[in-house]
Amino acid sequence: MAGRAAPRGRKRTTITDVAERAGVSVPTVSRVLSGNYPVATATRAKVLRAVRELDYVANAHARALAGATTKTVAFVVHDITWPFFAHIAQGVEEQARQEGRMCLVCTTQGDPERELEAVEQMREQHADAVILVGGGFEAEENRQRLVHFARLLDEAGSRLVLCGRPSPGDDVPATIVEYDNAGGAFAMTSHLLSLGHRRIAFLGVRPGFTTVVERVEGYRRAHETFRVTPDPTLLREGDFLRSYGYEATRELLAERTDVTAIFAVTDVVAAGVLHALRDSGVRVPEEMSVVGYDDIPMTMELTPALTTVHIPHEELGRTAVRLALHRHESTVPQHVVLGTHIAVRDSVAPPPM
Amino acid sequence: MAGRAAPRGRKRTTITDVAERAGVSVPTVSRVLSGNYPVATATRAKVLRAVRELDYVANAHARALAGATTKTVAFVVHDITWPFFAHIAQGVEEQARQEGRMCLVCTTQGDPERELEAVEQMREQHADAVILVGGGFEAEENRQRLVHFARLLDEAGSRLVLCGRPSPGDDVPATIVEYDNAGGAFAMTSHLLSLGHRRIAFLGVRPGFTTVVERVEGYRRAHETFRVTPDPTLLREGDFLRSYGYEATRELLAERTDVTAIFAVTDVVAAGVLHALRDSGVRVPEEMSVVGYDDIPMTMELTPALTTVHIPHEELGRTAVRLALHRHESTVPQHVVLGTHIAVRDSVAPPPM
DNA sequence: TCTACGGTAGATAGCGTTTTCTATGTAATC
DNA sequence: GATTACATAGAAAACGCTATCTACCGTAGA
Repeated sequence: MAGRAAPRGRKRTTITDVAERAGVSVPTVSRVLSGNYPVATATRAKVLRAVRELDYVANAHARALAGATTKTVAFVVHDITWPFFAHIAQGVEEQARQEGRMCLVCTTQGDPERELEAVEQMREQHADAVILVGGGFEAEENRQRLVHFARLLDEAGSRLVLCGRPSPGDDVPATIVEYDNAGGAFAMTSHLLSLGHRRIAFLGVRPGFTTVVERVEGYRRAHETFRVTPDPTLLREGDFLRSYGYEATRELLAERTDVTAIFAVTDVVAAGVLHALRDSGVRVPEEMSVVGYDDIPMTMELTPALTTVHIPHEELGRTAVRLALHRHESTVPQHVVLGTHIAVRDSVAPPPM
Repeated sequence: MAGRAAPRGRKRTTITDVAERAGVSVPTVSRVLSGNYPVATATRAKVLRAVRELDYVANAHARALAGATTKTVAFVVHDITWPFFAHIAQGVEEQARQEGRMCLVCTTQGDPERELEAVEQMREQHADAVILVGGGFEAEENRQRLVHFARLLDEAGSRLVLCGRPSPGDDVPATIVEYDNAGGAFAMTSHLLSLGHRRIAFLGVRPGFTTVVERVEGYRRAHETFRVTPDPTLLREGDFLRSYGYEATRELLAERTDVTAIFAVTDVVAAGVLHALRDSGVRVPEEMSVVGYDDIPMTMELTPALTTVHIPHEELGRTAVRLALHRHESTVPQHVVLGTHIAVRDSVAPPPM
C-alpha cells in the first residue's frame, strides 16, 4: 500500500556463507545442522565453529519450503485477555515448545468472519496444527464450514483441532479435545439441588452456542434426576460479560423473591452477580447461593470465594497439541473428553428458611 | 526423532494449478494476487475464478523466501496468563492484524535461557518485528545481550522492540516503547503521603529488575518531594506472586504496628496483601491503606476495590507494533514513553488516629 | 592384486513464490 | 504504411534450504 516495501537489512547470513567459511559444501552444513546423516567428527566441528562465528540461524521459510515440516502450531481464540483462553493458550504453548514448535496466534473477538480469515491465514502458513479454541454456534452452516476447514487444512498437510467445541461429525479429518461441559453443570446443579435449592436461576443462556447449550443441558439433566421441574423463566439470555451478570441479577431481584441460587454461565458473569447482590444488600451465601463456571484464578478474589466448575484449561491446550502432532501413532486417540469437577468454596449454602 | 516424518497431505494446490486452470502463466496469477502490476480485467477475472474454485491460498513460506515481507510479528512474554502480558498481547495482536500481519508468540516463564532460545527462533522466522515484553534484569551482561539481539535481528531484516523495558543504550537498532513506571509510582506515593501517611511499606522489591527499580525510584522521589525520609526496612524483597503478598503482610503485621499503608509492587501481590489483612482482622482502608500497580481487571473484584496505577497495556502493544513497522517513516519516533496515572478506588483513606 | 563395500562428501534438482527481463499484439504517431 | 509507444503476458532467474543421487577414498575379503 504505502509505496515500496521497506528496505531490507543488509545481506543476511546464509547457509552458503557457513559452507564457504567452513570449507565444505552446502549440503554438508545442512546435514550437520539437522543431524540426520553421518558426518565426520572433524567436519562437524568445522561447521559448528563457522555457525557460531557467523551467528548463523537457518531460514525457517526456506527450510519449510524445502519440505521439512514447518515446526509451527497455530491457535485461534476469541480473546486472549480472557483467562479461559489465556490458560488454554498457556497449555498449547508449553506443549508446542516441548515438541519443538513455534506458536502462531489469532484472535477473532468472536467474529465468525475473522475466524474465517484466521483459518485462511493459517492455511497459508502450513502450520502443523490449527487449533480452534472455545465454543461456537451450532448452526448447520457453521458445521459445514468446519468440515470444509478440516478438509482444506488436511490437504495442506495441517491438522484442524477443535478444542472445547464438539465434533462437527464423524469422518472429518479433525482432532477433537472437549471437556465435560454438561457433566460439570450437572454436578454443580446437583450440588445445589441436594442442598435443597429448588429455584435456581441460570444466567447467560446463548441459544445455539455450543458451550452454553451443553451447560444448560447439564442443568436440565440434574433437575430431572432430582425430579424437579425447572422453571423456564429462570433461564435468562445474556452474553459472557460481567455487566450482564450485574444487570440480570438486578432485574431478577426486582422481579421475584423465590430464587435461592444463581448459576452464572461463567465466573466473569458470576463476578457481576456478586457485585449486584452486594449492592442490593443480599448476603451470599446466607440469602443467596452463587456459582460460576470455568474456575479462573479471579474466583479466589471474589467475596465470598466462588464455588465453581473446574476446567483443566492447560491440559486442554497440551492435549490438543499432543494429539494433533501424534495423530499418526495408532495409540493416540483423536477424540477425547477431559473431565471437569466442582471446586467448592464459600458462595454456596443451603437455602434460607 | 521418532522415525520418518509424518506422511504429507495429498498434493497441495499451488499457483501452478491455478495458472493452468485459468489458462495463464504463473507470474500472471502472482500479479493478480498481489495487485502490484497491471493485469487485463478479463484475465484477472479468470484467475480469481480459478482461485475460488480451487480454494487456493498462497504458500506463505514460498512467498517469504521469494523476497516479499514475511507478514509476521513476534512477541515474547513471560507468561501469557498474567493479565499484564495478556493485555499487551491483545494490543499487539490488534495492531498486527490491522497492518496485515500474523502473530507469533513465545513464553519464557522469566527464564533468560528461554528468552535466548525464543529470540533465536524468531530470527529464523524473519518476523518483521520481535517484541520483547516486560521488564528484565539490568545486569551489564543482559544489556549487552540485548544489544547483540538488536544487531542480529537488524541484519536479518527484523526489528527488535523493547516494550516496557528501558533502552539498552543509544545507537542500538531497536524500538523502545516504555510506560512511565517511575512517574506512576511517584504519583501513587504522593497520593498516600498527601493524605498523611508516613510509614508506607513497599512490598516486592527485586533488586536489579528494571520494572521494580523504576517503581521504587518513584516511591523514593515522592518521599523526597514531601521531605519524608523513607524507612529502608519498609522496603521488602519478594517476587510478583500473590502468595508473597500474603506472607510478607503477615510478617509485617507481626513485626510492627506503625505502618499505615502498603504499596504492593503489582495488583496480584496486592490481592495477597488484602487477603492477609482480612485474615488478620485489619480493616482496609480504615486501619490500613493498600495500593497496587498495573490496573488489571481483577482489581475491581477485590474487596475493597483496589486503588492502583493504570498502565495503558493495549496501547503499549499497539504502539510497539506501529512504531516498529513504520520505522522508516521519518515522522515515527523510535523511543516513546506512554503515560500512567493513578486509578482511585476504595482501598485508600487517611491514616487512622 | 583386484573387487566390493562401508563411510563421507559433493552435485544437482527441486520446493512455490516473486521479480526482472523479454516478447508480443495493438494503438497512436508521422 | 511504417515506426514508435504502450499495455499486457510469458520466460527465466533467483530466494535458501533439503533430499536424492552420484563420486570418491580407503580398507577388507577373495
